[in-house]
Amino acid sequence: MLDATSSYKIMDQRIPVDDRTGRRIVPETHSRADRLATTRYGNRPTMKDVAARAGVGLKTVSRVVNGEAGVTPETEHRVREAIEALGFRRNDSARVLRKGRTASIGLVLEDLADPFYGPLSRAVEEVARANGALLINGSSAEDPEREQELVLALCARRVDGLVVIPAGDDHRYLEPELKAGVATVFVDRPAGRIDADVVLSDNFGGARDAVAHLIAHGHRRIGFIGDMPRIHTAAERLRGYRAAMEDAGIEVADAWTSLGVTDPQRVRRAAEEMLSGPSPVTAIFTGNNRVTVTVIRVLAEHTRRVALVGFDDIELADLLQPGVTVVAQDAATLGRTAAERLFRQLDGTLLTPERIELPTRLITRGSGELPPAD
Amino acid sequence: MLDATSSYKIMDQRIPVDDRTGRRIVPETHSRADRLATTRYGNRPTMKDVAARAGVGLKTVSRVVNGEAGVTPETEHRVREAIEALGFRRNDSARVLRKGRTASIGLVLEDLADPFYGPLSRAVEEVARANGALLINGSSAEDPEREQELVLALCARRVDGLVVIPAGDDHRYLEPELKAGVATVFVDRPAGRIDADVVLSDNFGGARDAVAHLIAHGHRRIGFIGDMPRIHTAAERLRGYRAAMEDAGIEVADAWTSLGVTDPQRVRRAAEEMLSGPSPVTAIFTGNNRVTVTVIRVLAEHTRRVALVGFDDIELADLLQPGVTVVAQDAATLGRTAAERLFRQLDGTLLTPERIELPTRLITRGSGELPPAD
DNA sequence: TAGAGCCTGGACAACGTTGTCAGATGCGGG
DNA sequence: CCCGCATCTGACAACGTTGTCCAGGCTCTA
Repeated sequence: MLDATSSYKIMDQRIPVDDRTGRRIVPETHSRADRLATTRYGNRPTMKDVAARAGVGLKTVSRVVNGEAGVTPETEHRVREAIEALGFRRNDSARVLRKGRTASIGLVLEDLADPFYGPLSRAVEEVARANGALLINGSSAEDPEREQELVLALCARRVDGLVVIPAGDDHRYLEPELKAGVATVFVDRPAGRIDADVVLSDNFGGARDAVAHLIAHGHRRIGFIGDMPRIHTAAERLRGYRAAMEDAGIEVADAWTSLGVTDPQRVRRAAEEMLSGPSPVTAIFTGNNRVTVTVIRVLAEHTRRVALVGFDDIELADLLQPGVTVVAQDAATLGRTAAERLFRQLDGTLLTPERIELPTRLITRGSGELPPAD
Repeated sequence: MLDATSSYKIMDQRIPVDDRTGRRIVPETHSRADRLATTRYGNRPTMKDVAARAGVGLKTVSRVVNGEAGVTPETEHRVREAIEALGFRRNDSARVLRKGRTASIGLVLEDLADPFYGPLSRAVEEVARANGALLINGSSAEDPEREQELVLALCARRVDGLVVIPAGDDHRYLEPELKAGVATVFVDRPAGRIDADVVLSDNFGGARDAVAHLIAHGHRRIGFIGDMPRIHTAAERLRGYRAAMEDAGIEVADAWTSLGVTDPQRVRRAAEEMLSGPSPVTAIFTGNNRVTVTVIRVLAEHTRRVALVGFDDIELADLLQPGVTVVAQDAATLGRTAAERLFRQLDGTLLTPERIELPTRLITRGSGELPPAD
């Protein structure tokens, strides 16, 4: 019975959609209630069903499905018909169990919605796709515990590899996984207490260049608003800021640096404070794209011209008045490099963990070239 | 031997990190060559190994791992020690095979890097997380074949559900999957030739409002630059544009609409054409965020003031001169609603496919309120 | 002290696939 | 006509987990 009603072709689209007469054979839709009533989860057709219907052995179906040699065209045809008729789809879970590889990689980042991670994710996805793998991804929300939880869940799924933008600084929990052969690459920030591939931007150099740029334009009282120094990138950028100041022989006043603020409200207040008081800053260096955006808003409300250089590029930065000078990192290259290394690990081509540092680029657009408004 | 060197605690972090004496027991790092030499993929410890080491039966280990009742505290302790010592991690592939549910859902969208999809993905992820599921996602790059390929790959992994932003317009290939109980929700664009849940923005209404807004400010020659009408959202927005024009009794000149252009180069040319010639437009309605950004660039180069309303909000739109008036859709709500419906389908709470349309919001910031520069 | 009942633990099958290996079939040549 | 060989096919075990079911030991009560 089921055979009779489900014998239409599905997978190859050769359905003769005759709007006048075809209806009985090919119902356009099924109500969900129908579906649930007729099929409980798990009674999908299996290779066994296909084999029975085609009148062949189990292994023959497997051969057809996997394009292995040794099947007569005629037999293959019968099998394919059965597959189409039943709507069979290979169960990759079972396949994985048998074969050992899942053809999927995990990507753990901080926040899927952050524009910085969009291009990075896509780059990782593209490389994965080129290598026939799917991408499973999740956000840690900057929480080390959640990062670990996520990573271990991915390992339980037996992803072949992991691209991790770490939130925590101790990754020894990954030791058993690394030993078991899970390829792993850390991106954007280094791994903690573990020897693994790392792909980073030159946060220190980029920050130092940015601040040096401001100094070259005559600024001496330069503020820095950045994330918690617990985060490696934030710490490096802070270090770059300090290095540039020290190189110029400028002593940094406490009031000029604000660390760990991250929500717009507090960034706003931090900026306001730097801009007021007895010796207000004449320029601000912002530690990431979110901070930059907020500070742009604050500065827009001020009449006094304050110079600004931001870490990370932001869209439309060139159209603002003045254009926003930034230190841009190449998120796509970061992701692509990491993913490529991952697959080279899986190839066995890559044996020694390395630390790769990608250069940043100072893009001058106006805001960083404003003279001090003393 | 192996036992002796690997008996440190891993999973519960209770490692006595004694920097002076602890080193011999807990090696900080292993070279990857070591790992590959000693362990080929697949020889991870299994429950059987854990059982053998703890001197208990297989099922007892399973009970401990899954927190089932019926295990003496003392036995449980022995099992946990064995788990930690071996670095055992349950293989979810095997689990899935047995249980039938994978606790993962698939998200197919157009482009992970598009800022519109960032908040949407995150919303889906959050709901998934709240329901204990992982998110597998991929980009279709607006290619129907690739969409299908991706969706079917996800089905082969036996995801419990799918959130799809469709690229194609025929989804009958999903029939067997729906019958098999794969929960499915389409977002942003409707499903084709199949009866399924759909969550959309009110593209028609939003576009009509946008254009009516321009008309209310005195414009009559209004241009529209949008995506291929093959894409549902683009078609709806075009329809909204035309409806508003018709309501105002304005006949739309051919030269005013440009469809299917998508790369910056061609959008730029299309905009230039509208702005020149005998009867240039005095306002432009742009059909999506990418087009809007390009058109902003073009307009910035022109001296004549041209009004602009864009579909989709863009970051920093308020800081440009003038601020960019947009029709904003709520990507996060779109994603959240879809994901929530998905899990309600899985619950069995939800039986009838529905089409949900979310309102859009006109945000006036200046560019849409410019008078015609006739 | 015996019996009933409960609690813990373990043997075994099953999930759907793939690898191994041996059996069946057909063909051509001696 | 039969044998050998090549080609095609299928039975079976295994992957690592969980559900079922039963055995054995314990406690408690009569």
